Amino acid sequence: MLIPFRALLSELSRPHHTLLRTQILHAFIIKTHLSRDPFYATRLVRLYAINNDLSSAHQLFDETPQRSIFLWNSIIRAYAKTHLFSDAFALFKRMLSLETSPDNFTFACILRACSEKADINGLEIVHGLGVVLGFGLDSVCCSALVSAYSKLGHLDKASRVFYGILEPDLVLWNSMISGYGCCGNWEKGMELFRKMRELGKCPDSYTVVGLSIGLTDPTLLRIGESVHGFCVKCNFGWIGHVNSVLVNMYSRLKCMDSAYKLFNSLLQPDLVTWSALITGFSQAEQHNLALDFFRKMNLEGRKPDHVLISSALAAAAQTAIVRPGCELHGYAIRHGCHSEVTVSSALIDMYAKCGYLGLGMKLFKSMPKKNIVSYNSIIACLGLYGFAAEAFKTFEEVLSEGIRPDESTFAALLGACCHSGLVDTGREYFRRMRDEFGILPKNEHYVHMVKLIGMAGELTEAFELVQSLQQPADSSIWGALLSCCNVHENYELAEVVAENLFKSKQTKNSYKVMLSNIYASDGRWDDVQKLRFDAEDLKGKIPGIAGLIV
DNA sequence: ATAGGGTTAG
Repeated sequence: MLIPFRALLSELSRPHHTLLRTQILHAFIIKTHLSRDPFYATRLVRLYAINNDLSSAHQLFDETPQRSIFLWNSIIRAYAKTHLFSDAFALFKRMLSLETSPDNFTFACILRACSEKADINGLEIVHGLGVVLGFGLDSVCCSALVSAYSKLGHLDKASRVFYGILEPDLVLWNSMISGYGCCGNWEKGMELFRKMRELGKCPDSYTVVGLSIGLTDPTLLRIGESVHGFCVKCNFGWIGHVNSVLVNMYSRLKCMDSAYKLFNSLLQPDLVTWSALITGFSQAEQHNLALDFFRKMNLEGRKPDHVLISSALAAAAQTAIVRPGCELHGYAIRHGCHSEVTVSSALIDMYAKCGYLGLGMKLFKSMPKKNIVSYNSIIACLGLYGFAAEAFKTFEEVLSEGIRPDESTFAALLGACCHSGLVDTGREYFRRMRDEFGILPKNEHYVHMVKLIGMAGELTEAFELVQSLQQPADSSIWGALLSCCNVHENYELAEVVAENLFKSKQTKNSYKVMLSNIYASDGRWDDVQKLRFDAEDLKGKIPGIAGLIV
């Protein structure tokens, strides 16, 4: 039987098909002998990849005699997307030895794979190869390079690529802006944003997403609001991910009022937006509200996925009461996602934070497949309980399993050192993180290091560490240093720290809160008065402020 | 004639 040619073509161009439909289409194509045509093979490879049937995709690839560059790229992308990096790289190498040479899109796929497996060496090698093959100034290749370098924290290399391009296209601008964003350098991102508009480039929704991810500090609320305003002005509200990104931004900026207001204005918030709101409430210490919203979502008939269940579990963990978490555990089992790695890791974390480290350990041991996320949660929990030695042992296990530790692993290890006051061990892990594993320290790591060094009484050293940062330190780092000054009653340094902060152009309300805490504990009420921040204005934006107003 | 793909969120 032959189905009409046009019908087949239109079926193939539909973006989604179930696996069964894909197989039926495949069968038809074999019958019509069209499967030897790389065009049809490419379509099918894509459909198989969407349905996670990579072996069928690969088989089809092998059986296609004439492989176009499209076909090569599709199969490489399919492997990279599923994080089967070694297969993707093997194909790339095979390609280099054959007559079909890679194009800019091939490079984009491979570069992204390098950044996702946190392989800076591989990234540099592929970069070099790309330049040799003539893609050094290609915008597709360069935007992939810019994002890959910035995701691994190498802003210098990313910007070198970016500024080497005379007339960047929109995607390239966006890549650099979000690159600055994900490295926490929001000021540079804003500067670029202004420059791009001066040049008459019209920003799109990716641009504002890139801008907003850099806003992580509550002192930057005003800037966040202006980003939101820009979205409204440009009418980006109908673009799905923009709303979830903004809810997430307000949550990070500790302004749950605005997050909720925005959420509430949406007709049909998607799962990501629900989860951004729930996580936001939980991180703003409103754990019960977070759990209420999880229930509300269920009542509205929305079906939470495993990420959402994990967010709810994180909220349950914060309550430090085991019952809600237990209920969620049952819920996860009923919905068949308790063995999802994100869920089991969240469960481990929840049980441990609610006082049942044993239960968490048991769960961990029973996990059939452990990945770095599950290891990270168990290491963090051991550290939290003061079992530093066990945390370190688990880290050795990670290494012997051949799993690559990530930045959270080291944050957990440094946290373990903090809890047990192991200054030298902490320094050693900090060093190994960079030298051995090529992971550049982020805010979180500096917070731990500052705490570790500062709490040991080495206030000057901690101060020097903060000053030596390439990026402007955010308030969590300064906060850590201020609390160390507080503990060691070094009010002189506390004021120097504060002064340094006030020199920066940002609004500094949260810094004032910290400083006034210190003044207050010293009984210097006049100085508290002198700070003269508008307490009412801060209500609900900075946790802990309510206590200070009273 | 058609086709792949670079920047984004929980």
